[in-house]
Amino acid sequence: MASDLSEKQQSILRFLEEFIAEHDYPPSIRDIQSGCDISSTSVVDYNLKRLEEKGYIRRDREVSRAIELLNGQGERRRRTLQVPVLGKIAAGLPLPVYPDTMAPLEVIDLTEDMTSGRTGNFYALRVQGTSMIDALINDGDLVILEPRETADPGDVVAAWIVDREETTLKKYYPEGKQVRLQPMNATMDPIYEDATNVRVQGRLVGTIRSF
Amino acid sequence: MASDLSEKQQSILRFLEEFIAEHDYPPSIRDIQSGCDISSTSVVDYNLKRLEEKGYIRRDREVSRAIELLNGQGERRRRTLQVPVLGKIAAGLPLPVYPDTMAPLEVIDLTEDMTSGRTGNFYALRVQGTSMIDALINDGDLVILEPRETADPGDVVAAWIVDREETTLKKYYPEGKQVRLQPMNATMDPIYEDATNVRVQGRLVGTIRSF
DNA sequence: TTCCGAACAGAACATTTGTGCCGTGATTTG
DNA sequence: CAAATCACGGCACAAATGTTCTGTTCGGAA
Repeated sequence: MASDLSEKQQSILRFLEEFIAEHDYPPSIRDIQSGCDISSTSVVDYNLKRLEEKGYIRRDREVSRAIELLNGQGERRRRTLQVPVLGKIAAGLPLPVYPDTMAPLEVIDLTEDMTSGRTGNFYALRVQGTSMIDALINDGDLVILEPRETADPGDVVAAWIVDREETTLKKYYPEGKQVRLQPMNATMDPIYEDATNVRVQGRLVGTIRSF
Repeated sequence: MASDLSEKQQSILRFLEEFIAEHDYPPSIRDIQSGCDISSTSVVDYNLKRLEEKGYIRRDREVSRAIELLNGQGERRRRTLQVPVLGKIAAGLPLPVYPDTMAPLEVIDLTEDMTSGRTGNFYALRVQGTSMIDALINDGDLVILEPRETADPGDVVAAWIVDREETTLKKYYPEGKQVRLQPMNATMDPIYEDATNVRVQGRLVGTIRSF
């Protein structure tokens, strides 16, 4: 990529990234001029127009420092999602239903690399206990969930098993009146439950563990 | 938190977050004025000064739109680390030593929530195979590593077991001439190796799994 | 009451900053 | 070759924008 850019344009892009990383606000035309050793503001303007045409940046006209970095296909990048940590998850507890207005315990910043590029109304729960070890999820891990009451085959879901009164995290495969729940640990056998005995509470988007 | 802020200051902070999330560049004083229904630019300036004193923002004087959001303790926030994905990790392969100049296969954006606030010269590896299932790490997971050749007791390390010719991810406890390597799965027993048989190759910072 | 400081209002002022215009040289195109 | 296009340089201008200055209001302390 970036082979459709002149050397000066690449230099400007690099400068933009560095400047924004350092200051958290974009540079002015003249900042770019001196930062990239360009002789005139009009040259900077000229190349910024080319970069905008090619989908690497977006500018708001007439607004100072209004340069937004894009990914080269005209899409926004570096967007972070603020995901609220609403509580904890444990085998013996159903996922509580949290009111939208509930104040989160904590908010974590996720990048789209963590959600496979998907966006949605995610929330996070802290795993308590080792009961989900069969899902390769440990005590203290953070699970990212998308609230849902249905799931597509193959989705990893948080499901409440009614008669056992427990929450489990497994791959979801509806099979007629039954549901096959496949542990993520491939060496383990699936369990089968009657469809009426399984309540999907959310779709698992990802898990995070830090040491 | 945020109880040391007046209502107007909280309103300004919220507006700043929304504006930056939407535009990727900060608002001008007058943007804040109209966005928060404030009567005068000087009132905005006044409250921005208070916010700066209290460590919620940082401003560069005389530079337009130069407002950077801080976390309330004067620390930068929302900083993302660009972590290169340098290759893959599998039980039967030692961690290759990657030259600093090597072009990464891919770069992922991480927030500090993913690294427990630590920063460093991290890199990431994609896990191949299920051989690390005992470390609760699955095929396809991403492990974040900090290159190190020594470790403190209790660190989770990537270690090369010389005579077995395999890489393992375990908690590291030096015990005299021996090293106790404790699986992360608490139900599993540790293994003991001669210290000369264990080569620490990196410290595990975190793992990420997305579905 | 008086005093004082926090918070606000309004307007003028000085920079900062994007933009437009005119021109030049190199390269490409017909 | 002539014309068009691209990339650039220099400069002036107008708009955007942060700053400052002078007051005003209001509540609490002395």
